[in-house]
Amino acid sequence: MARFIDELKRTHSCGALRASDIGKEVVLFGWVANRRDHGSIAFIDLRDREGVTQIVFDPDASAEAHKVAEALRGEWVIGIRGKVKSRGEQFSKKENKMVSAANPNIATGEIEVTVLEATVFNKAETPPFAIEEKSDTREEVRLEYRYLDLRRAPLHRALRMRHNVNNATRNYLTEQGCLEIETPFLVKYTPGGARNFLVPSRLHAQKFYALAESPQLFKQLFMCAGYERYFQIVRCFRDEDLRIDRQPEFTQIDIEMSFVNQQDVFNLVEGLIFAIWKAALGVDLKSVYPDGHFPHLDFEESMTKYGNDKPDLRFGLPHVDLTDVVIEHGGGGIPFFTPIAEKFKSGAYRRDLPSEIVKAMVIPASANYSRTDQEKLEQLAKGMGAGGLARAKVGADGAWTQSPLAKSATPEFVKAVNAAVGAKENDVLIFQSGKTSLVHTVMANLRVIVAKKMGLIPEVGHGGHWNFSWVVDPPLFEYDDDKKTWAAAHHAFTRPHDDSVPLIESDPGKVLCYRYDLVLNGFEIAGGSIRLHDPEVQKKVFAALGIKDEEAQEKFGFLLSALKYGAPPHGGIALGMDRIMMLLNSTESIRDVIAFPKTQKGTDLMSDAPGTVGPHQLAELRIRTIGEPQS
RNA sequence: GGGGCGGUAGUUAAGUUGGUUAUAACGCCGGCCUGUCACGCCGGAGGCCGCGGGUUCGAGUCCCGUCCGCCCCGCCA
Repeated sequence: MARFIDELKRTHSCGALRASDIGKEVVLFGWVANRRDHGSIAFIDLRDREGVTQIVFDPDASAEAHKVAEALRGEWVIGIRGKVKSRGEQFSKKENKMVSAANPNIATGEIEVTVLEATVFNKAETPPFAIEEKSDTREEVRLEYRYLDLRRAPLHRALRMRHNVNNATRNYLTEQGCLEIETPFLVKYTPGGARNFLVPSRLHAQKFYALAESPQLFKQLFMCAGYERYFQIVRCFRDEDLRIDRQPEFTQIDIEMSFVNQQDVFNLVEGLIFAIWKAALGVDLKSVYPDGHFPHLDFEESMTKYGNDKPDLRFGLPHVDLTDVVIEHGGGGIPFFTPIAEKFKSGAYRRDLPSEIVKAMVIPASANYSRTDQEKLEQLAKGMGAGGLARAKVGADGAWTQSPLAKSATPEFVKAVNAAVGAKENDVLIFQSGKTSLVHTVMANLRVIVAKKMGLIPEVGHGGHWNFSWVVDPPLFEYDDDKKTWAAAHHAFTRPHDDSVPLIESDPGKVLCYRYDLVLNGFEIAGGSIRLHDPEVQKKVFAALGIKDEEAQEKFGFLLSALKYGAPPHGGIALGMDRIMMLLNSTESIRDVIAFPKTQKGTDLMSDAPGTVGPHQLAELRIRTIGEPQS
């Protein structure tokens, strides 16, 4: 029968005690966060998940406990019994007078606990880095000792907030009539879309499962089966390269609903987001969105003005498409614009399928962009695949200076461009021309880089700067310039606008659809669509995509069959839980809100996954590997 | 697959045109200290300079290769 734990039960957490508890005898368990040993008297900051309490080892109170204190070191796990005391006034030798010993920086700062009895549950080696609020230790080291990093308060806060968000999500969606139903992780591999992780089947030699990249098909089957409203907080797997907001396994809040249109989905998700923000931060988004709705942004407008479909709308700096101006001026005398103008004029490029474009952005005079800054910008652009970064400074009379463009550009072209972009004196214009997707990518990134440098991106916080937007009405098809064919921009089961249906055959590029993304501060935090449940329209879409019946059957057979047996109109959405948590916590990456994240190469530095397996396991799976394992 | 940045003590960093024994702070260990809370003071230990090769009388520093981490492009409907 151990004295502590068996007899002495924990009475309070290390974050609980207040002035009102003074005089109480308490039992605290926790980790030694810090020690300040003055020889006779010793102070320990005792930490548990709720907070920190100062405990005092005073030989006058207990000589035995004080003896224990002498040996204590950081991260030892201890239990103490003691008496809560006011910090009150204490004599300070340093200041040679009575001063308040209260610590206003911590919640328990008004009190301390004088230790009467202490036990060491476990000693600890000195950790490789300090367990502190703000760690400057590099992530590589923290990931190797993730179990120690997880002790730090920011991680505790993030994971607790995640729990609260999960809770709020389940409560809200349950209230909205959604049923949480699980779907399989081990699914059949289907080509196309994200690369799947493959899982060899032991019972079926040479066959593989795929880890589900999303429950997409299954949730649609729930609708066909009449469950009407479904949700799931679900792990998804994609074997693609990682980014600051992408991990190979990630969590989404997956939702599907029957008998709804796009606005119905928006209404539900807006309510969910409000509930999440309330639960996570105590923020009422009504103060930002009084009518409870987020603004809509047309997909095409988003691409034109910001170069992507997930713009950060906390600042301006829009792009201006100059393709028409360039065509009109036959290139404006600028050598690398001229070929584009000629290709469009000759019909080699069609204006409605712009495979190449010209875009500009104004860096305002107030940014004080030096030549060095511009050169840095050019290096960044080159790193993204740009050939270079044409730029010009606008003089008093509108003439371009400090630019190779100045010599060759015709005065009429300069005038037209200045008018198009709204250039003012000392503004710097930057240009990109070439392949549409590349121009968009480069310019979208430059827009953010310039905004950061200009300090235009406000801190998010309780006061707002949460800039949500629904990006709506994208085209159903994308033109694949290399293959000269149309491809599904999203997936082949998105419902086109009714007035677009006749265009599927005649003018696929003009077909708009009910697909939508929810964007927050430059991140896509949700995406979904109203699904195509009409077999006739579905046939037309497959035809436009050049997908033959057999191929459709092979890829989506069971869904197509299910749709034939009475499918309700339905649609849904999936919210990126990790990205939402990242934004709520204002962290740099989703790794900071995932308990055990992977590195950019998809490894786990702590467990050393992925690992090799022995010949016996491979034989059992009837798998033979080739080459040497990488590292 | 491509571009960029980084790796020096447990941690974070400095390290000059290549030149004696590679610095500092924090942490750690020991000593002193009864009111600290980034406690203070004194002393001490601690290094495969990511790894391998090369150039050189001499390499943390220059060259080549390689591994690891981060950011971006491609990729991710």
